Amino acid sequence: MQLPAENSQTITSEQLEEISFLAKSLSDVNRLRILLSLEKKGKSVSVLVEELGLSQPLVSHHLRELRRTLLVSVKRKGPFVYYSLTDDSVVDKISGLLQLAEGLLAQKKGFG
Amino acid sequence: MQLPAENSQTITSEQLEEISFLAKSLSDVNRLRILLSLEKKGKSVSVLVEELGLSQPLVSHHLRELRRTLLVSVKRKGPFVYYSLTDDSVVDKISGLLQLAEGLLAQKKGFG
DNA sequence: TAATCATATAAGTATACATTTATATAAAAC
DNA sequence: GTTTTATATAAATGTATACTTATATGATTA
Repeated sequence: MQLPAENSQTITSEQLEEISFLAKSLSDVNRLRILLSLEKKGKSVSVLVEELGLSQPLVSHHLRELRRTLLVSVKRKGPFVYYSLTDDSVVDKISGLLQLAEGLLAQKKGFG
Repeated sequence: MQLPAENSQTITSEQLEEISFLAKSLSDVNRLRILLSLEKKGKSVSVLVEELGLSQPLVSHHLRELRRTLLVSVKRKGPFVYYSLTDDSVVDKISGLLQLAEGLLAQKKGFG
């Protein structure tokens, strides 16, 4: 496989996989809601279930996905399992994506 | 530049859809390759096909998806159809995701 | 121990999507 | 016009995944 020499910052195919893996994790509304809900403060599964109005197995399912991508970390406390953001900067990335999306939409409206 | 937490509040469900829509578009390796290949300079479909080593229908399919999310813009020039990034900042967002992914992986390695 | 609470997993279903092969459209050349 | 080139779409297929319902695991309390 030959890459164009002009590409200044060569991204390996392994890195491409990492990006797509992470993006896929951010591509579900319920997972985004979970991540944003975990901003600043870790929460137990039951609290997330209550706050988001989702079924407990569905929340657990998405938390499992978020664990796979390392976006959340787990810590057991007695009968409760607390989830928290592994890296708070994920919220900034999400905000960045929103900013981009809104920009694209505004641009579309502007040019009809 | 670090802003107070007030700006990250109140994301509407419509905005959540926009974010997930965009993230889904970034969740495929071949689409990422197309976007990165379009950095700085628009390219025709056939050039993308050649550069990426993908089938022409597959490239067209992914370009269609990227059009749906407004990430690429189209311009016909005779028999050729040129695609270009609607907003160059998408490359920065991709880099940001890579940075996050690598950070998460490094953190995992560090803590076993 | 049993009973209860908190969470995880299994099984089943339905939908979405990446890819291939085949064909259609659209513009240029002949 | 016909043929060739460039791109788009259709059809078919396999796989992934979001969700629900049901059940299992694990910790706490009686």
